[in-house]
Amino acid sequence: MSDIIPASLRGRLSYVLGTLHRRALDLETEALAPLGIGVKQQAALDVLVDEGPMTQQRLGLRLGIDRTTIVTVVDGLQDAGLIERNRDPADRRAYLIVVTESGTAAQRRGRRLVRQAERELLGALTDEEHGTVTGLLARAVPERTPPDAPR
Amino acid sequence: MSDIIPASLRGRLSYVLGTLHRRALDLETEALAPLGIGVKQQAALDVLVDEGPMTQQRLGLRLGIDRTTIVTVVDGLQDAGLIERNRDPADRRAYLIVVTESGTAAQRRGRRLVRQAERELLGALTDEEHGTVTGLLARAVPERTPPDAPR
DNA sequence: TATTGTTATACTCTATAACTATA
DNA sequence: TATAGTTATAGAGTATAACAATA
Repeated sequence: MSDIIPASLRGRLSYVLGTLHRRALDLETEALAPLGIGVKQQAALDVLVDEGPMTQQRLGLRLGIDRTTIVTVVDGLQDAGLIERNRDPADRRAYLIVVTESGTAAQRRGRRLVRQAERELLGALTDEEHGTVTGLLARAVPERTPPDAPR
Repeated sequence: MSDIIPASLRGRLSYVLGTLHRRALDLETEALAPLGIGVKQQAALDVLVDEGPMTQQRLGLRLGIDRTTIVTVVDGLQDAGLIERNRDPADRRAYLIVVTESGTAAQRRGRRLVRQAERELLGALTDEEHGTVTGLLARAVPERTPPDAPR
């Protein structure tokens, strides 16, 4: 049984952002399924390819993900053969996460698939509007991750 | 320890939407705290004031909230004296949720507080940009709640 | 037999606490 | 003593299953 969305909620940012966020996660997750990775894992690959090898904890910090949560993310990437955990010679407590060759290929493919999912998410908008909304939202996000920022 | 957000994530919709959604919830929750109600409860008041008394289940459907979850939302409103549960004479299984006088006052005040929180959320944007992004996002949200739509 | 409201339960996601191995 | 990674555990949020009252 479907239902028209209440007018008062269509203007409420927490509601609209929540709805679109959930839908974005669904669409991107579905898009990435062929690669066997999730949204957070694609994000991890993106950061690693952009910025080079780093420790698990640093990666988590870059993604705004707790160090206990990043473990599973990296586990999945390792199981899929997309990254390797190399002991850091300078600090044998830490791993350096290194993207493998197939990891690099997966990152490129995943990036494309995510972009398609995003186009679908904003399918009701023109390409120009898509760019406008993405740009404005990016500007609204704080420059830096809050010091305590979990998730 | 703060950290600049990775460029690859600033353009990723699931990331940007998620970040802003969490922040919107935090700001709106804080803004509504003086009223002793949460974001979902303000949304419930909005719908009830706009559309008049309805059953709990119908209210949940309007909000995209499961009928087992709406119970707590309505409980809170009732405890705060903002709504009353009246048995529906036409169907004694159901309640008609009716907004009280102080509920109507709270709704008006809450609506104002939420708008302030939204302005703060998009503080980096001009008023015009604020309107643009809100309008575009509202258009990107599906017209109707999906038939199965939980949450 | 089906439906409204309710409770108990389970599941997902993520953080806190505690452990190990290094530093 | 402090830190990287890990595991076990707990908490928030929300769904599924089952029940009483009513249709």
